[in-house]
Amino acid sequence: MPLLESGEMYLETILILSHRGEPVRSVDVGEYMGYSKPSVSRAMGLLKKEGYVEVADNGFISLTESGKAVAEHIYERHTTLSALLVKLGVDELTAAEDACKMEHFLSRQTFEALKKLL
Amino acid sequence: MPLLESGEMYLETILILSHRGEPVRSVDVGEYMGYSKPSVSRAMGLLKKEGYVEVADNGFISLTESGKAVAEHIYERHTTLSALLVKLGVDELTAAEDACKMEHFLSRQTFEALKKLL
DNA sequence: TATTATAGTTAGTCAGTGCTAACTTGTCAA
DNA sequence: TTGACAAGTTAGCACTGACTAACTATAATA
Repeated sequence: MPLLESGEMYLETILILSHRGEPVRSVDVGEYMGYSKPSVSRAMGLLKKEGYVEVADNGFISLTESGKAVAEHIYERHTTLSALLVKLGVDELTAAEDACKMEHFLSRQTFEALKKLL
Repeated sequence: MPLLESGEMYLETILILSHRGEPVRSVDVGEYMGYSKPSVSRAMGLLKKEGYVEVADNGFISLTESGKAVAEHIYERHTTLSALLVKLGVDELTAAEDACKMEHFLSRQTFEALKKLL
């Protein structure tokens, strides 16, 4: 089953939170994304089942190799697209919001073409 | 109730089909979008209820003023974004596919910034 | 006229993805 | 030890937006 946009967002969030140097828990993911605990709980269950994350007994969440690959791919797209838009004069917040949507579905071709503009 | 992405796509399709100079029917919309008859039927019912389209007794569909405004707005975004991507070296088909997603949610700021690149 | 094809509708299903309510479980302090 | 809070899960709901099956209505044709 292919990973959908929401799954990519969860993985990206876990990656971002892991950069803070502290263990990542479901509750942290929910707080960051503005989602309820049950929503995160179910998402983690699915991502675990599909091999993208591991959840330790103490609740600490870690990305598997494939989860990390997805998260880093999306995150790189996010930062690149966001930086491009800011460079073109879009304000930071709006750039981040638009990048957040685009990062998931843009073809490789389009992404590379936009990246070249930077 | 705000118009969602799917509604915008139906309206844009009706506009595009109307450019062919022949009356637009539900079945034409469905064929163009690759959707089943019931899906289009329901969508037309909703768009009619919300005042975006009118459906004549013979089944011919026309855009109301507000429907036309939405459709033209989205279509302009589509052609602009698509042209930009092609100019950046993306092939026609891929450019159209990516533009088709972006056209619905990009902020005005981002759209104008990209448009300026053309 | 009877049959068939086309267009549209109605009813009901399913998947994705959010939610609340209510429960369990574990930790920690009074 | 008990009571309370925090984290997580389970069960069930809502909405969007697609689908199929089966119906109706109209028009064309044998």
